[in-house]
Amino acid sequence: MSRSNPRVLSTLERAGGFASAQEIYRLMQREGESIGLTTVYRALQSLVNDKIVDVLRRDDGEAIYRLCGEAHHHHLVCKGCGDTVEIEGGAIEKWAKLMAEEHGFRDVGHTAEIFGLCAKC
Amino acid sequence: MSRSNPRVLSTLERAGGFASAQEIYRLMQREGESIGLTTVYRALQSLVNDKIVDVLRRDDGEAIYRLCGEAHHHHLVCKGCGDTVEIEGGAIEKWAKLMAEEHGFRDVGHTAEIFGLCAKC
DNA sequence: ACGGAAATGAAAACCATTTTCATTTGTGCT
DNA sequence: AGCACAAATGAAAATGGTTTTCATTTCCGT
Repeated sequence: MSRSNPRVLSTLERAGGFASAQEIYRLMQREGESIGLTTVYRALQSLVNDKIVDVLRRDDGEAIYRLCGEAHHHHLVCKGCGDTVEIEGGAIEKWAKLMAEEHGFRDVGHTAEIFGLCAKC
Repeated sequence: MSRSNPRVLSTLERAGGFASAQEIYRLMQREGESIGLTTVYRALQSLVNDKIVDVLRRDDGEAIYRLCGEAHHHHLVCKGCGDTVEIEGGAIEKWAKLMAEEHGFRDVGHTAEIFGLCAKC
């Protein structure tokens, strides 16, 4: 039953452990790999089932897959040029955990992004 | 330009201040209101622009709209029942400001959400 | 009443994702 | 090797939420 295609997994890794199904598909195409979009989706679902990757939602509703255990980071995005900086969020992790405890939530994840204008814009 | 249709807003209120565009549309239909789906979407977009409602994403990718208090806050959302708690994010404000300074960003805003399973689920 | 701008909604377009189904590939068995 | 059957594959179609198009209607100011 394990449809966890190793090529898909390795592409996700190469993408920085963070990408959408369509992005992975396009990346593999560009690299000359022969694979169908359907297979990419199935492989990703399988990886999610096996808890090898996490799935989140982007603001536009597209699903993004992330390698589990990957030290996760947050983004600082420039509204002007779209430039993105990956940042640490130790404070966020603590805050999320605290808030979850306070309200009796378990199994929590979180998202956090900062956006503004970078020095150049 | 304000397309914030008051009927849509009041339906969202009646729905508990928390519903998807499709749900609002179906609700209005059931109540005999004459309105098009397109108009519901446009009204919701407008309300989001005017910062009268917040938009989040359900796990299935559907957008859900939620009346929002005027004070800046964050959300703790239950993946099971969709229950939402508004929480304070003092730590986040500081973190965002610090990160922005460190990377020379100005005019920054941020988003942060925590999701998990509530005590009941 | 007249004219232009804004609002409306039906239908079509969009796009990520899922399903269907016919075909190919892999595996175990003799 | 040959065979049978399960699993994997992917093209194409279906799905479903959201957005766009565009012709029509409603509003407002003059």
